[in-house]
Amino acid sequence: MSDRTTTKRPIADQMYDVLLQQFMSGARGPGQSLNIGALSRELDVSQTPLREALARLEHTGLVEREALRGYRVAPMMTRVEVQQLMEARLLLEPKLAEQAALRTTDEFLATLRETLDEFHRSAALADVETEGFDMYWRSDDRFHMTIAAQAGNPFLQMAYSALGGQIQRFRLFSKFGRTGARLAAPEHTAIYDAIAAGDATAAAEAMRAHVSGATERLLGE
Amino acid sequence: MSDRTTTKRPIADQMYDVLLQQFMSGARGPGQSLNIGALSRELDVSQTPLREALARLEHTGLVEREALRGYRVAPMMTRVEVQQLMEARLLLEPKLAEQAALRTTDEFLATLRETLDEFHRSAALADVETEGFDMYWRSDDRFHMTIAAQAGNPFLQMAYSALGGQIQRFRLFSKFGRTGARLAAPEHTAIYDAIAAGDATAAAEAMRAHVSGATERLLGE
DNA sequence: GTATCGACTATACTATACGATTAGCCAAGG
DNA sequence: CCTTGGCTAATCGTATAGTATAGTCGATAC
Repeated sequence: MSDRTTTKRPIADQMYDVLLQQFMSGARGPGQSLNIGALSRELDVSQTPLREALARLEHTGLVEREALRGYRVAPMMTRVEVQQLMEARLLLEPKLAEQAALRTTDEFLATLRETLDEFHRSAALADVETEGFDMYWRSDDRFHMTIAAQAGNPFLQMAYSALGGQIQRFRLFSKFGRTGARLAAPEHTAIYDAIAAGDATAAAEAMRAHVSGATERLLGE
Repeated sequence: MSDRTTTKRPIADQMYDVLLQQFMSGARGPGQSLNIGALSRELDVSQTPLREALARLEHTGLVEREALRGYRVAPMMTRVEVQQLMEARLLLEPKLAEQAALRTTDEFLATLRETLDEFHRSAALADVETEGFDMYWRSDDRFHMTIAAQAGNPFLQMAYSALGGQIQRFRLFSKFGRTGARLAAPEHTAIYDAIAAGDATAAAEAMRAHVSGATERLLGE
């Protein structure tokens, strides 16, 4: 009778989301060690689902594990790492944007448009409000992920999402400087326009410019 | 108990290796469901480390999980997936080969040379012996991984290893057709030669030719 | 500095319990 | 007869608690 979508979600999955959220938002600082016993008491679940969640979180790069020594939140990024991450993004993201531009649908464009608008709204706040930063990276993430999904190649998407957590570390890194949210907004618009026009080459170029721009704004501080 | 061998390595890590090995070698067939209780009895460990190992194995793509329904070995690849995987590899691997060619060291070249020789030896067997197939994909894997590591960008390497398990599924797919091991051998040599010469452009091109070749040999069957 | 001690913690096993899935069976309806 | 639907029981994933073992790490003593 009641809809079947109300199937209970395993606690391990819930803990995955909770912890991911906390790492993404910076609620648990870089390098902080994660005591499973303490987490168990704090989140009021047993250790079993926590261990499972942490094991799955390892591949996001937001948490690191050392055998017999436990888990810890990934440390702050170095400048070299930021540059290496940019290189990796410069290889993947223009390609993803290019493919997405070739496979646009009305629904996709509508969704992307939504994330774009949300990004603009949050970008205006990210420079002033601390709470706005949360909304900012969330919509930034959604924008890039939506494009990656539309590229239609699950393997490329998989390779990109392997970087997803790292890109979030990149964003958190920028939190402690001045955010470039206001400058990123027009770049997102340019990407959207190129994709909406179905111009694959322009989409790739706009994405390249955006990734370079974001990195240089950060490193230039 | 009476077992005196002080295992320095956590059982969860050992199980990860054991299961990975079994998935890689095809010992557990595509689509086969993995009963944790049965695995526990079969491997003579409790369910705790098994759950942890399986959770970590999920990101390799060799095993899939459905909430409340358990784990299963990833199903056979479709032809479309093979092509999509090739696209992803064509984006990443030439770049990795290019970067590796720019950062060669004596030690790296010696290691790569070893994997190359081993590949040649095993390629000769892979067409005749079934046991040779195991050695074949193992040295193929090592060859590509060694190059990816030498590229010196941990994020690119991360993106590539996110595909690692999928590439293994690709190899297993080929097991049931004729293997192109003999044809792949000279391609590996060409890649090695270009890298050893420090010719980044040629290395990228050789890698591109190899990945295309391997895929087309498989799809052409 | 090195060695040892002890607290803390990761790891592992066992037993137990609950709930969801699934397969098999049976009955009603075509 | 075959299909459809629902009930039941077995199976299995998930979760908890308690306990045991062993490795890590800081502190203390030599």
